[in-house]
Amino acid sequence: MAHQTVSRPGLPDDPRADAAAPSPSCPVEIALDALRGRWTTLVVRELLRGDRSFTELRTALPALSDKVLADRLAHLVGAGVLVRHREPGVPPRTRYSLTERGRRLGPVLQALWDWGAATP
Amino acid sequence: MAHQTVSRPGLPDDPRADAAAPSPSCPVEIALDALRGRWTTLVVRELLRGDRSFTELRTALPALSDKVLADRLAHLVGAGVLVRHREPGVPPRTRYSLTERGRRLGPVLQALWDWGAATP
DNA sequence: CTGAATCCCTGCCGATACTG
DNA sequence: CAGTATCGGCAGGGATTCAG
Repeated sequence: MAHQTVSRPGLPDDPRADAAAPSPSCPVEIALDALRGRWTTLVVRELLRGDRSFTELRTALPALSDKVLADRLAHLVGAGVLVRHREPGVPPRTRYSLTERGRRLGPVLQALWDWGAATP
Repeated sequence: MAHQTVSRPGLPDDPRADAAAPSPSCPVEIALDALRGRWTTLVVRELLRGDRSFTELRTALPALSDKVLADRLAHLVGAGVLVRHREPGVPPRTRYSLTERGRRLGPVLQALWDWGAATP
């Protein structure tokens, strides 16, 4: 429940909104942590357009190294943003696709986009 | 203009949405850069509640060191999120307050909060 | 094809001490 | 009161190499 009665305009009526120090249980930090790291939002963007294989992601983001791509994918899986589907056989195939939670990042990225695109 | 006709569902119809590599001109990166760094969102939260002096911010966030607080404030000023008002005299007084742009971070933080608070 | 292992380099952040 | 100066530890990210 993120939207109870709000007693302070513009801020959630939740004890976590009063944290005096960074905390992993703060929803804002959870979200920023999911998006943390170079290339992360670009990987999410690719997957918002449809599921992709490892190689398809490399092709879409040529300047992204294998290691960092694997890091980002593992991180996003851990954050519950996407899932990895291994299809058995040789050569191995793997597909990545967004979870429902991952798809809900769409509006979040839109909010970030709108803020960054607005003229100062 | 961030909201022309959208030809791809959920994504802006803007060339910057197709970037093949991280770019400082991408609106999403502009926004994430403004919020980048530990403590940054907590400083913004304090200022969303009203303008503050350096010492008031230290009091509200006791575990935050002087150096990092000064770093964060300078960074947020550079990002156009807040402004510093120096009041001449001894002892020196300085007040920090959000710009209009900074106030518009409210909905952005709300979107991040809602995503992070949602059950997976 | 899809990664994991390793190395190195850079930048962040915290602690401490000092100044107009 | 409101910062700056300096230093050190550690994690992020890139290049390269190797493996299932």
